[in-house]
Amino acid sequence: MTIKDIADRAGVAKSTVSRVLNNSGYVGIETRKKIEQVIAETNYLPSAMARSLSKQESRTIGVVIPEADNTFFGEVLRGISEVVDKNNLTMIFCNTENNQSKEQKALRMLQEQRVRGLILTPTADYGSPKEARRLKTALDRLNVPILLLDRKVQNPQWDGIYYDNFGGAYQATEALIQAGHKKIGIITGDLSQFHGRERFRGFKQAIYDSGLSVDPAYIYEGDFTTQKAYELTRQMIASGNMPQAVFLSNNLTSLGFIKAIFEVKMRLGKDICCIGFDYVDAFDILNIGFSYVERDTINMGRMAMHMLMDRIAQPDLPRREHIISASLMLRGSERWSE
Amino acid sequence: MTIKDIADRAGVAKSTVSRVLNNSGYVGIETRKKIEQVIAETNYLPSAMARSLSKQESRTIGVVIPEADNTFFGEVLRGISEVVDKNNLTMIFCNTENNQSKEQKALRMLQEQRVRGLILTPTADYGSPKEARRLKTALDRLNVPILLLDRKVQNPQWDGIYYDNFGGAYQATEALIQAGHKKIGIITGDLSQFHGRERFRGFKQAIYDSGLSVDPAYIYEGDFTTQKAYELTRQMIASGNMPQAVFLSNNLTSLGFIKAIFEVKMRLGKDICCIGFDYVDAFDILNIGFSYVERDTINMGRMAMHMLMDRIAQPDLPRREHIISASLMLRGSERWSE
DNA sequence: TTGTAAGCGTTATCAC
DNA sequence: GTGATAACGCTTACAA
Repeated sequence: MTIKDIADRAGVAKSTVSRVLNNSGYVGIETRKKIEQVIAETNYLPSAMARSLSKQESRTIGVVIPEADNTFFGEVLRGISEVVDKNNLTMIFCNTENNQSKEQKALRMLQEQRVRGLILTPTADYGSPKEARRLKTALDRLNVPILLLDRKVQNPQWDGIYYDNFGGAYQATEALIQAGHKKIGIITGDLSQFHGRERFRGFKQAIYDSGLSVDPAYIYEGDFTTQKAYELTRQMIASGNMPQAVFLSNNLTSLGFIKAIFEVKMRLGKDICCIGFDYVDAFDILNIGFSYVERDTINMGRMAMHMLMDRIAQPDLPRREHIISASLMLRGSERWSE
Repeated sequence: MTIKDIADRAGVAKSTVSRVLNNSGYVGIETRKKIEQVIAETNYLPSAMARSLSKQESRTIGVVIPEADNTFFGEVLRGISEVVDKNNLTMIFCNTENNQSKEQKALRMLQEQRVRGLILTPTADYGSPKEARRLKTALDRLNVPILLLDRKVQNPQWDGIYYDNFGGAYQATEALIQAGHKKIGIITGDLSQFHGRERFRGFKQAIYDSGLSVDPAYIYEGDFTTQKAYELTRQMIASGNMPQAVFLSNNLTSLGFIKAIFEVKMRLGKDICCIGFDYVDAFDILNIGFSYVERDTINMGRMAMHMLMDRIAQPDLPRREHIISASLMLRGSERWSE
């Protein structure tokens, strides 16, 4: 079924059909009726490809994510998707599995598809200048509006939406201090990643600002995985020099920490206190009163898409960054229970 | 940048450039060199739209999923995505949020995009003939190879890949029987959904086959949510007539069950036994020896994509259904601990 | 109010 | 070996 077929069956020219399809220009009431009838009968839908080619504009946006099987990105994806189809756009999805060459390949593909814009969470930290340059080159070639999501690169020239990692960690740490703790520790995330560093920085700043000082003995360098956090917590216990309270740098870190703590029958709020970054559904369900820094992930996806659309509509806007502030959910694990 | 620009810069005709792009037909060694050089210099990439239009074939496949923020589908998505880009295809992604009208809209969009094939998990059970007909109509219109994933509809005419829900539940229940339990209960899933019914059926069959009989008092009709499972378990406890062991119909059901059990300080393997359907990462981490029916989800995505590609390559193949058998992970919760 | 025809960026079929 | 040229399915001046 093509527009030509419709035109023939309705006994008119292609251009007339096109006019009713696009509600553009004048079409006689009778002709319109006839054409609409034929379209309905045949279930004709115009080819988006042909349309884009002719109009020289695409209604497709690319979404490149590093971990499709991570709940965080699943929720972001849901938010993006919601706005995408509210605006009758089409989403091309790529999962890079945190692999730079897959990322490069995805970007080439999106260029071939002539996407209208792109939401991207880069594969890893582009800390090294060489890698950063490589990404920049690929994105410049793409030459469309781009929005960075959740992971910042050095001196980005693109719009971005991020969580306030510094602020979230700062608030959490501050809450621990206000709860009266003096010996406060941290299991950091991967410090080669931007948000890992930011959270660590927030932690330290809160300590300094309170007049306490950061004790190196209480700093455990993790990597955002459950396993590593578990091992570090065991070391912490074995060291015989436990902090009173610990800041946990992400949800997986929280899991590893709790696992190790529970194994030796330590009790939250009795033997040790903590605050984590991000919600862990299981803790809630198991009635562990676990305090954490909360983020509204689905909404992050929605906002991301809106920012991208703004940029598409107004390419000359100054660069924008949106920092979503995190909020604290205190459920008890941050302080000694009476 | 278009093929024309490349042709001009290389001092040849478009058709010659096209030949080197596609490695088709003869091209003089010198001419080829020159053209390749221009392409490299300009970072030219041909338009996929124009290409598809001209070739009359698309390299795009549609993926329609009901819950992007559900880990299960996140993992499936990862598997699909892996095969998609190994084959240089493009994936258009839609999230229906279990909403039939969003699903219909997504299918129309995919038709406009002239996708080459489609992987679909329908929004809900199309139990009612009217709804089933509506889906069939939309899919027939699409007129491309289709693969149903995880959720079966009545008398499907399409290929499908599903888990062996019946078998998984059967095995789990059998394990409870072999552990010596006589009073065996179930919290079912949503029985209006196919897999809910299948799991229930597997449970009942295992009981019959063992010579026991299903006691209606031990059948709790849930809906696959944590909340409902929690409430039912509380009822179960309050009833004063607890079964010895319970089969839990999905991961959320397991969470609700465990929450209720733990609240009243019942101990797994001491006061009550159980087996769940699907892994719950938190249980593992908290060292609850939780037994469950395991599924390899990422691989399901990979297999789905392979089946779709087979179908695209050979449209006349007889209809195929792939049932992935589940396996049992016994970690202790299924039997009384010594 | 409608039809004709050129053009969007490719590929494919011819001649040369 | 290479270059015109006609598709592919649509939109959009412009003419009628």
